[in-house]
Amino acid sequence: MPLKTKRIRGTRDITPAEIHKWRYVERAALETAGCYGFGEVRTPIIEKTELFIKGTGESTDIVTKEMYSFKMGREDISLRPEGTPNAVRAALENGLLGDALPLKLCYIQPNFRHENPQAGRYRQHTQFGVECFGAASPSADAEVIRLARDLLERLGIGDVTLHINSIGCPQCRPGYNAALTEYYETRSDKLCDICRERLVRNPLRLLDCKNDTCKAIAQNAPKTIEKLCGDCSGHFDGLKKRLDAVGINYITDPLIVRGLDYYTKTVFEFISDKIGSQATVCGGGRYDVLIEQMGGPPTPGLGFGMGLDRILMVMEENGADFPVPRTCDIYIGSMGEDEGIKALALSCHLRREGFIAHCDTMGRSVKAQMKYANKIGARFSCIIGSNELETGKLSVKDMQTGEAQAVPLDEKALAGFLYGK
RNA sequence: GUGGGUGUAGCUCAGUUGGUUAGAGCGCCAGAUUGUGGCUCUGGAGGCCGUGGGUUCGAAUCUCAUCAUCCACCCCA
Repeated sequence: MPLKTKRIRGTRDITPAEIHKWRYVERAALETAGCYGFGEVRTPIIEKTELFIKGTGESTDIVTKEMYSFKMGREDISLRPEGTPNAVRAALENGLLGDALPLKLCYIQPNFRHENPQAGRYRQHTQFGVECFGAASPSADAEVIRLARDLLERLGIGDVTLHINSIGCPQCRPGYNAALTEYYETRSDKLCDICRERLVRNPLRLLDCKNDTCKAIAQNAPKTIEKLCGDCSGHFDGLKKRLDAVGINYITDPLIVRGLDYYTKTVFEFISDKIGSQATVCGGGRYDVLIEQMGGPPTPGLGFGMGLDRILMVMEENGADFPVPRTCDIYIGSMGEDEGIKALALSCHLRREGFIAHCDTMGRSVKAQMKYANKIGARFSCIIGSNELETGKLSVKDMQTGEAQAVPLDEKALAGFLYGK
């Protein structure tokens, strides 16, 4: 039957048949982050729009054309398009930076961006993110990257590639921008239309244009790492040394720049070759001026976002076997009204003991009940009929082997039987 | 926002140069088994052929529009 109201473009339902995959990944993420000392925060999905204008950056695509924004009374409100501004706001608002540093926060949450959906890109996507506030040392960068890698390996997708780069800081960025702009201005006649606009608006983005001629020009453009100040290049060298020390392979990729305004120094992406053109499975970097910019004390920070939708896609592609949770410990079938009531009471008792019990609520034939028990993957089954009520004995069948065993028709006896298995 | 592909049963898909009552497999329900699943066999339910216009004696089929979806650009996770 055709349904009038359908789900919104770019959103998805996760059905019971798939939910265990999400639970598995989410649990792995939180546990891995926990090992590194990251504590989970939960922040609202709605925030004041200005939070993202200030935090994410008013020139970013995310803020200028992808936010779900609306007005309630006098307030301008937006659905969260990404996690970092929320985390910073929550840390400041709850005085978390007043405690011992570094402050390590993590979260799993939906983000919303009004983009055109395609493979690996949704308007509501779920992101696992971590944020580390207060640590300026490249050791923190290495730790955060190692954390991401640990999780990816734990999930069986260690075959993704790490790309790293440094995009400098407010001290060295102007010099680099000037060099870059100069390089491109002499070649502007060969650039694509979009790039000619970038040249004025955001020269850094020129570097990852996908247009072939622009790509070729980008190859020889001045690299951010060639123009870093002493502090930044020292940081980048320190990071590489530490990545080696913690056993992480990486590609230094001068072309990764990232589209958020707040990044400084380290930026990185984990890229998969298995899921189409939206290949970045995890992206992040350092943002040493963001917290101060948002009204906090001068505090360095860094973090990453990991798109769980894409993670799941890569895992499926790799044929990952997700642990399947048990669905039914025992099916208690019945025939007749009194017998059905007995089956119901027994089932409810076993559930309170923590077992997964099913009984017939459809009034179906014994055969149909058994079929159902088989279908839902019941480990054991039994049928209560007039015989069983009279004799007080149940025949409990192991659905795997087909063997039956006599068990007293009694809640304690049945629970004891199941405990013994 | 821009391009291209695809819309037929719950799912995966057939459907001839336009021609009567639109099919298959899987799944679901029932029966063959009067009280026991898996295998097999039989039967059944389930379709505004995405939606709206147009061409035609006649449209799932041709055409236009629209919506949805997929892929790509862009951007990002």
